[in-house]
Amino acid sequence: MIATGTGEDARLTLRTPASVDIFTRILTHGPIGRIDVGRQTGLSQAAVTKTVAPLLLDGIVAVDRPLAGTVPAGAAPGRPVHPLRVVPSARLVLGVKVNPDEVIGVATGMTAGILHVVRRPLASTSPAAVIGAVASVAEELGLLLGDRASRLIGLGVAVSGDVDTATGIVRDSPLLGWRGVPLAHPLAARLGVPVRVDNDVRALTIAEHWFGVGRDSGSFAVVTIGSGIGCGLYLNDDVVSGAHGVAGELGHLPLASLDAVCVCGRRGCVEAVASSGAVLRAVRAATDAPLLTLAEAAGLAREGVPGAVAAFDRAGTAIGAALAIVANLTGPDTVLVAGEGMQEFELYERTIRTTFAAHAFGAAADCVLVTRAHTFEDWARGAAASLIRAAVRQEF
Amino acid sequence: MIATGTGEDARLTLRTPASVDIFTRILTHGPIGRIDVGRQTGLSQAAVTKTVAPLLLDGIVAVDRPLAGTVPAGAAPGRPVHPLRVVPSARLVLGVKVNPDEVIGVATGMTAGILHVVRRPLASTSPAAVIGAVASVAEELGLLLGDRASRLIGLGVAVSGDVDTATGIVRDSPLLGWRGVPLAHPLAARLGVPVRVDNDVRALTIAEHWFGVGRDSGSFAVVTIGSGIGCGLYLNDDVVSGAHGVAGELGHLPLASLDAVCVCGRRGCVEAVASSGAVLRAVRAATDAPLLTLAEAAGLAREGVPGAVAAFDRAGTAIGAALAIVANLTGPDTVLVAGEGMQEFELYERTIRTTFAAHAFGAAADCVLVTRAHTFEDWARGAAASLIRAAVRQEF
DNA sequence: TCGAATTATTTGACAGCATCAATTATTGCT
DNA sequence: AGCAATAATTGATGCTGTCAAATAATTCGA
Repeated sequence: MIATGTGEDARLTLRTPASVDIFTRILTHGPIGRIDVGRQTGLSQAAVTKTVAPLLLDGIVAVDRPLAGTVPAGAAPGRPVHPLRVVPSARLVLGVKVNPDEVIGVATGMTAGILHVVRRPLASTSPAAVIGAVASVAEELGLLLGDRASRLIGLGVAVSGDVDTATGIVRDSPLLGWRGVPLAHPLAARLGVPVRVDNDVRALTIAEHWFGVGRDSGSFAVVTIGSGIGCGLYLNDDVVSGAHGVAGELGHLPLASLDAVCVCGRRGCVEAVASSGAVLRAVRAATDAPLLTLAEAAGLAREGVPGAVAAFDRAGTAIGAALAIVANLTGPDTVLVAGEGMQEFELYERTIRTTFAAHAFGAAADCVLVTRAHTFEDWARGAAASLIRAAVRQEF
Repeated sequence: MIATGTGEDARLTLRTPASVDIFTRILTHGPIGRIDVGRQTGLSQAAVTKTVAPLLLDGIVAVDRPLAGTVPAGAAPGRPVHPLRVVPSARLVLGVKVNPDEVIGVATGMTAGILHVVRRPLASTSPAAVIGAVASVAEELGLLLGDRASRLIGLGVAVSGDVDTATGIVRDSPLLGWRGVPLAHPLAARLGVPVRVDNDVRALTIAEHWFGVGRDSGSFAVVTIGSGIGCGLYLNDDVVSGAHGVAGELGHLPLASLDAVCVCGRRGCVEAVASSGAVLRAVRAATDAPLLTLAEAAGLAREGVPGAVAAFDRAGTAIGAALAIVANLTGPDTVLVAGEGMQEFELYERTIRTTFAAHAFGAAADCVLVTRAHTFEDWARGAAASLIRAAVRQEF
């Protein structure tokens, strides 16, 4: 149990679809005036006023001081906007990312801003061990929150693989060696808060769409480059889950002229060339240097060591081709290329953009590529975002 | 002008989103009882009764004779279901597909069943010539319909390329050599009915999702194999249009170990190996036979001529890989592989399935592949389906 | 300093729509 | 014929979003 007290009044109540839309708009696009909320949701101003009233009472939405006079010259006359925004600390959320060797948890507010971080190494990936670690991380975060834990609305858990968010069961996770492991129920029973389990890339995509670069995009993709390579899609204003729980498998597509054999046993996979491990191996092989980290390999490439430069170029080419596939097939307006803990994007970026441009067809070439380094905590933040979205959409 | 009479009462009026859902359910899944409609739309039975009442009066929905007694043994007791269905002939629709050398038009009912077909060769692809040909085909179809033309709800036009359906402007169509050609307005002005212009593959995808194999799928893809190779996506119960008007570009992805140079100048494109033209060229080159048609090339392959067999196998491999990309990335439960006028699927099919299985990752392998031959008229039927969908969804 | 113009927000009457629960309809089985 | 079971209808009810008018808060000019 985390929330020893009531915890009941932490629930978000947004009865109608319209109020969900209104609240979502304020959450993701606030501070914002009521008229703009109405325009952007297709509802009347009156509906906004009436929906927001109880939320103001609850304290989850606040009105900023009208910014009169602050806009100095040539400002339009008239009553100034009373900007609405969601109060981040009005509700709290936990997000936990499960890695094979470690569990990382964060506590965040309503806008997925990180308040606390707790990490715990994992000796085994057995369901019992993982559930224990996740629960203990959550409980520690609960202690860190103190009194505020009564405002907790739930726990999001991000796991790699095929996850059924509706039942909270991990159907298949090759990375953890799991098949059909129920995760949400045992955790919810132990912690006493709603638990949502989601695929890690999907969760990250939700975070970026609601709180990151995808905020104004109705058609958005996230490509993650790390030890594996994945892809999350947000199309038609909804996250793509795949009929069988998985979508966005990008690392093992049969791509052009990639000769390296992948861990999956096939040739031509992007992961076999562009995953952090693959780049590291390629640089090691080409330079005979006893490298330990990717940062060291990047150092060699920056110095211009040919083998290292070639390895990064090959990776960039593969990534660029993969991005072109995503853009051509799904037509997003924005693609975020994110790598965990990577400061090495400048080494890839030119190659990525060149290859992408060479393979993007027609209007797909108009797609904006955004590259960004990620921290490990961002995955846990994604888990929190997935729970926030579920809570806002009244899915539990 | 097609509808010389009123034509006004041909409009579909479905005031609320709920009634749109109810009507759509009856249209795509009828004959169906009221209770099932309620269950499947998440609405109450009462809502179904009340929504359907005016539609019965209008005549666009009919009640089949209750099938009492027809279910002989062990049938559940109780009042029998009064199955609802949409009356196909209650409204009529025109669909026209624009090819570079020909315009094909069909007249259909509400369920996109083809009533008449009109073809007209095209001497030029200039906008004026195409608009003239489309209009004349539509007018001829109007004459074929006679009195019934007053029940016409509109004209759908399917064009290859980047189409803005909201404005009816063809933004970019390499095949026709068009850029920014307004198509809907001039046609609507001349014909006096609503006109909807859509991308051809997208239109076909709508037809298959509403009236074909995708009916029970919320996550569905269509891959078209013909002179070009395309892909349409229906995810999260909505057709994917792409932020810039195009999605589903599949023919020019950089795929593994395809050496042939494509018309687009790149290597590795599926189209360079698997389009009907590419197969034909490959068989010609390998056998020195003076082949004219793909059917003749298929004949050689069936006889076991090595070069011909190899060409079809290479095409099947490329198609299978392309399907795996679609399945891995978007996770549909069903993919329809459709080729225009092709009876040669048996030659590819084994290779397609083998390659697909080899590259489909995890749950994506559960995706059901359906292969089917297409006629040229099916494209025009797709155009009609796109208009039907727009009309039902009250988009004009 | 005042008032006109302008824009934002609130208010209350109103209408539409879906639900609920009770009623009616129609069958199979005994 | 009567009972059990399922389907469809009906009318009262309540909620919710819209509309149009009123109110609020500002800038600008006289």
